[in-house]
Amino acid sequence: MMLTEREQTTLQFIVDFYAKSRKSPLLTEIAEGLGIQSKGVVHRYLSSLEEQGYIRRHQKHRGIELVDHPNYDELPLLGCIAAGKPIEAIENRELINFAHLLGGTNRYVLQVKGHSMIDEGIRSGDLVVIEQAKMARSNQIVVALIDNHEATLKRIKFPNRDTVRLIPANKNMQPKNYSADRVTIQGVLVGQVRMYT
Amino acid sequence: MMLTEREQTTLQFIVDFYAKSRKSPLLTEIAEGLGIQSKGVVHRYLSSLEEQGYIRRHQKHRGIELVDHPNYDELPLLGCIAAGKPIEAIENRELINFAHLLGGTNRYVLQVKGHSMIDEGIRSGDLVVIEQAKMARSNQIVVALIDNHEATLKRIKFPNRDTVRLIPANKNMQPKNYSADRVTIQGVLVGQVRMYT
DNA sequence: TTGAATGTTCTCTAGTTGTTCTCTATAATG
DNA sequence: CATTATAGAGAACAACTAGAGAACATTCAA
Repeated sequence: MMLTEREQTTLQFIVDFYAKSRKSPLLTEIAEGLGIQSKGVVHRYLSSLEEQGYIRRHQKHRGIELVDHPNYDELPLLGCIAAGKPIEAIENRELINFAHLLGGTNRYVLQVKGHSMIDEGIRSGDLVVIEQAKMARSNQIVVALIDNHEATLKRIKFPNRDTVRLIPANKNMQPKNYSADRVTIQGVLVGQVRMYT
Repeated sequence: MMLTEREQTTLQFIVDFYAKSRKSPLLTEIAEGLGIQSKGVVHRYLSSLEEQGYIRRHQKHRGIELVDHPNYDELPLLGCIAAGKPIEAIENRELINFAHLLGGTNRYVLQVKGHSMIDEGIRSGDLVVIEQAKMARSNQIVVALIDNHEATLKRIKFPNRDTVRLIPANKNMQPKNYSADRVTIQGVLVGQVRMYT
C-alpha cells in the first residue's frame, strides 16, 4: 500500500490519460509523459503498481487496465453543461480534486433535515460538510447553537457588535436577530454533497 | 509506555504533515520541522513511536504509516441538523465514505450552468458527478444529447417504446417529448457536490 | 509473413533516504 | 557525586529510488 513518488505520478498519468482518451497509454507514452527516456523504468513502475493491485496488465497492446481503487479523490472535469446547450468541452481537461473537501482534520458531516435552506439548494437528506470553528465571517453559512440547545444551519450576519442575524434560505421563514451572547457558532459550511443511488 | 515531549511533537508533526500533503515525511523533513540537524535523532524517536504502536515503518522512504489514523475518504457523520432543533447525535458515529462517489473509472464531472434543475437543488455552478452510460432507468437524471449537438441535464422518462420525455426541474420550464432516435444518453447523475470557499 | 512497434528482462550507475553507531550535553534525582 | 533519562550531532554504512540502455520476446499491422 505504499507507492513511491514516481509510482504515484505514473498511476496518475495513466488515470489522466485514460480519462482523456479512453484508452491506456503505451509504455513510451508514459515515459514521455514522465520525462523518462527508458521504457524499462516505466515497466518497473507498472510491475509495482500491478503487484499492489492498482492496475492489471494483459501483455497486449494498450493492455493496462485500471483497477477500481477507492483512493481516487479526483475526477476529470469535462466541461460545463447548460440548459439547452451542448457540453462545452474544456481544453485542458482539469481534474477536480475532492481531497481538500475531506482533508481537514476538524471536519465532520451532518445530514440535513427540513427545508430551511431550500433556496440555497440544500435539501432535506443532503449531507453538509462542516468545518469546526468558533468564528465566522459575515454571510457564511454556519451551524449556530442558540441558547445552548437549539442548533440550526443558517446564513449569518453581524448587523452590529452585539447582534447576530440568522437568515434561513426559505421564503416562508423569517430572519431573526439574536443578542450575540445567545449564539454560539459551532462550525462553518464548507461543502454540500448529495448522492444519487 | 509514555511518550517523551520530543516524541509527541514528532508524532504531531507526522500527523500534520500527512494531513497537509497526504504523504509521510522523510526523516530529514521531520528533522527540519523539529529544528534538529541529525536524522539519527529522528530515527530514534520513530523507533520509540513504533515500539509503542503509534506508527509502523516499512523501511522505504516515506514509509512511515500512522496507525489508527482516519482514512481521508471518510468523514464522521455526527448527526442530523434540523431547522430549529438541536443536533441529534448519532450513537455509533458513522463514517461517511465518499470513495464510491469518486471510485468509478468511468465517471466525470460537469459544472452546471443555468437553472433548469433548480427545483432539484442543483444550482448554477454546482458540480455534478456523471457515470458514463448509454442506458438509463426511468426517473433517473441523465445527461442527454439531443440531435447530436444539444446536451442537457434532465430527468428522463419513457412514456412508450418510441418516446423519451425530458423533464426539467424548474417550474418555468416545460417537459418535452422526443422521438427515441433523437436522444442519446451520455451518462447518469450519481452525485452532486458544492464547495463553499 | 515479415518488419516495425511494443512489451519484458537484464545490468549498470548515481543519488537519496533509512539505519546504526559513538560521542556530547543537560537536567533531575537519590 | 554518580546515575539515569532525555536530547542532539554527526559519521559510516545499507537499502531504496530513479534512470539509462541493451538484448530479447511478443504483438500488430501492412
